[in-house]
Amino acid sequence: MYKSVKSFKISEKKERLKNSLKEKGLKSTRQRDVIATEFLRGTGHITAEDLYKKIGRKHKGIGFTTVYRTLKLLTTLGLATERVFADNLTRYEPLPAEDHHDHLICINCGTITEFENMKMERLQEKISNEFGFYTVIHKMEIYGYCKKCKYHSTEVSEYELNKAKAKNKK
Amino acid sequence: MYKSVKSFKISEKKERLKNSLKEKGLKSTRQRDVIATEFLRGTGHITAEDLYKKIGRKHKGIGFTTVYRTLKLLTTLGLATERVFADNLTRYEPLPAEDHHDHLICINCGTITEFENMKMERLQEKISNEFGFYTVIHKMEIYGYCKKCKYHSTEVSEYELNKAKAKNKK
DNA sequence: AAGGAAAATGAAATTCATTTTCAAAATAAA
DNA sequence: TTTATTTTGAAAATGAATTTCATTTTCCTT
Repeated sequence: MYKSVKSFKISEKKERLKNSLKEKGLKSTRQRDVIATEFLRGTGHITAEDLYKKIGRKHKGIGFTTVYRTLKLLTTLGLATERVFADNLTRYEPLPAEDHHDHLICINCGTITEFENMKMERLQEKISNEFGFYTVIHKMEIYGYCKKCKYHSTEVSEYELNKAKAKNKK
Repeated sequence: MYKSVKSFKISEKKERLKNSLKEKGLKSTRQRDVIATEFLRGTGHITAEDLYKKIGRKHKGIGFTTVYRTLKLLTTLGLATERVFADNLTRYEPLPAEDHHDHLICINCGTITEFENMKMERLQEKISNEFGFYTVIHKMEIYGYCKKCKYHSTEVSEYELNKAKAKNKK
């Protein structure tokens, strides 16, 4: 039985977390371990709320606040990054990613697809330079209908619900 | 004395607003007129809060709620569009714009510069197609330091303050 | 192991931009 | 004018994000 690449990466990242905690005089706890594990196992683009719910099903007694704070902690330590799409919810994605990437977001089913394109990167840099700009980061999101939803966008997706919700109380 | 192109456009848009209101059985009011005029005169990318303050200096007794609702109304009628950048504030921009454009945002002084690039548009569409995606809209933002701020980023900008504020209570 | 200082936890409270409510005022049609 | 409908705006509500604080846990030092 071979260890998968992914689980290798997870344990590597968890090791990194442990070291960073020690280095900063912070403590390793059961909660942090559970939260980091669940988070790193996922495909990313998850909200603190959803991660909290996901964890709640398996491990009792881990509060929302702790999930939230752990995701913030991981972000501080460079193991995660925050992203906000059009529904205005803060989502977290494990880092480091293989590479810089942008997102295709289906406005029907909410699926978030990553893509990377060097031509795009270069073009962005070129434009930035033309304006005498020094680029720190950029954000590129394409919203539309994914392959599956293109021809049958009947159901109301979770993404649309979130967006509607966000719209209703923002 | 010639009428400037811009003021011509403003009065044209105000005419359009008036017609849309009548068409929908809504009413023309002093407040709507003042708010629309101030908004259309501006360079865009303004928050409801800031437009409210700007108006407050000249015209007494127009409430924040009315400014907010008028911007929403203009958005509904296709005369404005909402944009949310990294500071998480909702900004409004007059529509229709000359063309689709993206944004360069200075993370020091907060200046928002628009740019348009056809190569970028085509590349985005190409990428979208590769994934079988049907594009509805896209969003491209480059964050960094503008020409002016590149070499002397000493002061704390309003943009940074907003972002810090946003971070502190979001 | 035991003690103790520091950090973590989590329920509850707070924050704040945004959005809604509702009573009073304004508009426009008859 | 009269009246029905819409608008206004102060105040209240909303809700995701964040902080507070009393209690619990970690982990370093004896």
